[in-house]
Amino acid sequence: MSTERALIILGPTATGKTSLALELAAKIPCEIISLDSALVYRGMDIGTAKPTAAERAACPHHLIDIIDPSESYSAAQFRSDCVRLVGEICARGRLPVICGGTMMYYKALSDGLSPLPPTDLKVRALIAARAQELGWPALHAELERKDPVTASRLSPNDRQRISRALEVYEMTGTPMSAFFAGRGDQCPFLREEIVLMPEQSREKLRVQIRARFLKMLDDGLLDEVVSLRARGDLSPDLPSMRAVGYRQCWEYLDGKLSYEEMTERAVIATAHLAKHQMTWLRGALAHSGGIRRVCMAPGDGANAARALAMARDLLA
RNA sequence: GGAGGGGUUCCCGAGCGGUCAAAGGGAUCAGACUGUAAAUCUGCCGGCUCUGCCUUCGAAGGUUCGAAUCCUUCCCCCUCCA
Repeated sequence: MSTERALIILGPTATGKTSLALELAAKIPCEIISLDSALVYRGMDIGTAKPTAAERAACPHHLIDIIDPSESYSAAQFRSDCVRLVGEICARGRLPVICGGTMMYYKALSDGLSPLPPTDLKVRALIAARAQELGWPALHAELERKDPVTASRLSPNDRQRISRALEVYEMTGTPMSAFFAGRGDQCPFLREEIVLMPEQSREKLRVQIRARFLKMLDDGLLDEVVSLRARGDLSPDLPSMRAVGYRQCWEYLDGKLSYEEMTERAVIATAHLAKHQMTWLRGALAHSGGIRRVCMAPGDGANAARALAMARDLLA
């Protein structure tokens, strides 16, 4: 058993995770590991609310700006990168603070992943081409023959999961459900968690989200997207360009949305993201699994002190 | 003032005599989630004493066994001609 320890800060978008982490960084020796599927992309700063250069200079940040928007990252890569970094940071005598809101990554870290083969883009492309021709329900029927267990829990419209299940089968000849028999290792280090859970009304959250998005536009989000498009090698179906805000800006620049529609849809998409994160969080909160987990209300003045106490505890 | 078009459930929008509490989309709310996850998908979505009943399709009348759908008048809205 490792004696490595980390502090994890979770919460929906726009709840102050980053600032809480930075408050810790000001007081104790720590390094921040981003738990975020969008911050990994270089050149996507404004729309992802990436920590500023000044903030990043105040304390080492990891897993930010690690890949190009033409590439993709994954929960599995996150898990292995994160575990490696925790080891390195602990070896330096510092506290790893894992901070972010991509709950799927969190789950991969916390519960482990079954030993599935990594994605093969070529196989995926072939499946997508077939779907284009036959429609996803047809591929779902196909999956029913190859992996009935998985097919039975998927909607015939769930293209992403049908695609992955077929991909796994085609690459290994084994149904994905068979791989699920074994789940990989759980989190290999000790951790305590802080969950920032908004208690305010959704209506109020939406107002904040709207203000934040308008600010992003003010700060030049469209310019950022314009230059990403100008590269010529990016397309709107890449994971990076499907990110909240970027997708809507892209459609606006395509002339598919008016400025007002673009703004509205981006705000709604962000609210959906927050809701989705909260659903994950509620589920996580329901079973603590024996780890120390503290729920805090965003914006509570006492949060920093409580977080600091936890962090000191972990470092000791 | 004249000629048309239109007012449908939170929004957009189909329906144009019964099978309509009313297609479809959006929003809201809830949920799923194993290498794309800021993704992808699902359910609910007028009210109730809920295998039925009640109230809804601008308003009020009328025709009909039966109307969101037909007729009359009225109130709004848009386009065009003056």
